[in-house]
Amino acid sequence: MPAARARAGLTAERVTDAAVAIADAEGLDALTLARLAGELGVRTPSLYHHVAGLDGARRAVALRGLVELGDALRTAALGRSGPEALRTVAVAYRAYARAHPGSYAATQRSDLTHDPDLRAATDRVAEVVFAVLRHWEGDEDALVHLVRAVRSALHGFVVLETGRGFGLDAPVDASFDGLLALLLAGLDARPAGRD
Amino acid sequence: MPAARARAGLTAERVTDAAVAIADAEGLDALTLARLAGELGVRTPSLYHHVAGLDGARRAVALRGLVELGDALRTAALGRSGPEALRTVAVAYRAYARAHPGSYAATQRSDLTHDPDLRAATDRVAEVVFAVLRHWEGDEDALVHLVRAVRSALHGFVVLETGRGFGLDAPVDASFDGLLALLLAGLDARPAGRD
DNA sequence: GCCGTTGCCTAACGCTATTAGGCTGCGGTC
DNA sequence: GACCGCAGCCTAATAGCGTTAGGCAACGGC
Repeated sequence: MPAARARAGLTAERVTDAAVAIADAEGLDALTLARLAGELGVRTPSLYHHVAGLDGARRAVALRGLVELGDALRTAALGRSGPEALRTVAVAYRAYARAHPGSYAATQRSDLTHDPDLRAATDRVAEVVFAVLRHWEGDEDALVHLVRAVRSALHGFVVLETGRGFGLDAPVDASFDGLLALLLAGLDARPAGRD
Repeated sequence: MPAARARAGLTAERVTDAAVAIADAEGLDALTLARLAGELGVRTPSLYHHVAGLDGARRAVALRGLVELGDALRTAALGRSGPEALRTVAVAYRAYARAHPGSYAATQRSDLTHDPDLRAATDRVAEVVFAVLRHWEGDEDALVHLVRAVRSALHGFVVLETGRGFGLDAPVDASFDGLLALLLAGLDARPAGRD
């Protein structure tokens, strides 16, 4: 046994890397401590020195996902505003979910009420949507509802898409364009439109 | 031991009843065979005579959920059309998901490609949305995209709502009204609007 | 009143996560 | 340059899950 007792040199970051890779490649349900340990060439209990059990691993995936999603949305929104900004941000949102389905699922499952890091990362994501939609709604109280509506639409779409929820085989790209067109048309011509 | 070997008188329907009750009360993840058996006063393996394991139990919950959801939407759409129909159907959709969160979650998770019953029940649900949205879009190919957009918005909203995804404590009812207003405004003033 | 079918049981297996406790290699200290 | 403490990985053990195999007993049709 050459490397029977050798150190694997794990770190919290390397464990998270592997966890993200598994979740994105095989789905969040496939992220298991046994699977993770096998991937890292280590026994299951050894993981507990780097992450707080299975929940900790999922939380790490969720946190990284939120940070990356936030970065992607911020980049997409750079130098744009109004309809163009909404369109690019929405496209980036969907692109991230498609590229990282497991991470995206993790961001939704974990309850962030008791974790300041997760909460901060979530706020950073929300901030982008708030900023983009302020173009249509100046009142902050009303803006919350607008953000929830747009977020619902985007989230629902990517959940259905990544979960094979769209039964018919009509092109999904066209459906996403249709969703964006619907949202943009609705934003421009809302009943209580103010500007 | 009075009832040590007595028969519990289970049927597939009674097992499904209990499964639905657990899933709706404690979440779909709480639906476990051990929990289900305990609820029915029976040992775990006994369930296999009535449902095909855990997957079978989940499938049963999903099927009932889809049927009930379809019925609720059909009832809501009765005698209405256009904006009024969309509004009532959407309200019924959300009401069902709130009243039966576990069943609703089950309808989304199970992959219905290999199950004709599930597929039929899904089609019955979709049929309602198709019928309602035909008021705005006559072309059947384009209609698919519209259905997907509206379904995404509704699904996303109830997923976020039932999963405590809305962080801020702004009233959720108002957000739902806002979503409906946005969708209705978008439908009436779409870029490629025909009528 | 008998008998086969059906329903429920116990036993066992393999898979999870998790905790406790031991060994060992690495890095800072004298 | 030797030592020693800490940290990383291990084995062992426990408890929970789902699933399959095989036995026994109660019910319904003849």
